[in-house]
Amino acid sequence: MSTIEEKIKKELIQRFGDAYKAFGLSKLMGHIIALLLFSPEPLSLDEITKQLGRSKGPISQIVRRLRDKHLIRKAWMPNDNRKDYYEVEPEIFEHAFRNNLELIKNNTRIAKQLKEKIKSSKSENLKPISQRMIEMEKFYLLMEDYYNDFLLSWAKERSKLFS
Amino acid sequence: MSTIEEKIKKELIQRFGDAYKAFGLSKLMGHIIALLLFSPEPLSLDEITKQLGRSKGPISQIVRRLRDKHLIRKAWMPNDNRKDYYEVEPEIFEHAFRNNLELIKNNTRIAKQLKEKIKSSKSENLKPISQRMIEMEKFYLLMEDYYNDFLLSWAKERSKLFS
DNA sequence: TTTATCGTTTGAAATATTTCAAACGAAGAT
DNA sequence: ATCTTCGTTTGAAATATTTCAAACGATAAA
Repeated sequence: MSTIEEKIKKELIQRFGDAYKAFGLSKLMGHIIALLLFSPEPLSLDEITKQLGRSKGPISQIVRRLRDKHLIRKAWMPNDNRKDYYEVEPEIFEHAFRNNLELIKNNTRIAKQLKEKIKSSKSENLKPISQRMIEMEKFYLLMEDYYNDFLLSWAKERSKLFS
Repeated sequence: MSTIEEKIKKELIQRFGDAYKAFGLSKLMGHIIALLLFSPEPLSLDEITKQLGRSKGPISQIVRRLRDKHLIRKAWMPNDNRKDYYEVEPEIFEHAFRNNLELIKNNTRIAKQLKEKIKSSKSENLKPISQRMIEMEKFYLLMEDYYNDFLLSWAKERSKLFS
């Protein structure tokens, strides 16, 4: 690999690590995603391990979590029946977005549940916070709408991109 | 405070702590926000300290960060010139959302910058990742649009709510 | 069947983060 | 002017998280 390519790879790994951390995820997650994005071919656990200079333990665990989040998937490799090979999901950004949507839905849930509990408590003192919970629920419900609209819109945009 | 009110306060604090952590922020941040949301009156640092059972150090630091993020603000208290009193920003949810928008913008920036670097490297090997960066930039640019539309829409919805 | 290699699990070590207690400077109260 | 009390800062202690190395079970290769 040329020096310039090497440099770009390093920067990609670095920036994705920071970005993932900023979203409250493991930095190593970002590193693995970046590495797989960069690689034209799927990579085995050993290759990821070697390229990132980490040991097998954490790589194995984080790869599982990335799979659970639908950000990467196993790739079938005809030449090698032993190792598992991984690649990024084709719709990785959409999946990342959907994971975020789950957090939003959780906020909606919190607001709704607290709102109900306050209501059934019939306490006058809780009037202000009740008002806040109503506002919060409305906010995140509207947000869910926009998230869903975005997904529809992106599906169109993306299909244009790949035609 | 009645038992039921106490219980609701505790639950609010608990859930907000978890939610903040899920977004990659400090759990204590969520606790303070919940406490201030719950309280009809602004609270002093000492009161926050006492109610959350923590010492002054971390409370002071986190309160500063919350202020930087525009999630809380100082409230003027005519009876007490000594202490600082805090309350949640009236538009706290919108501000939290804007903080998130900054993360999105950062993702757009990453994609754009890497895209440019790959382009100027003129490397054929980097074609696939270049394609990915183009897709990524489009994705997050579209997302920015939706975020901005949402803000406009929420402004309307909120003004309806408070009329 | 035996051997070798894979991915996972696990307990310990290293690291990062959170929390506290004490010290400090600033500013209102006396 | 002196005394309190406030919020902040800071270094150490406690806690949480990340990371590693070794052991293990499973499965392909010999």
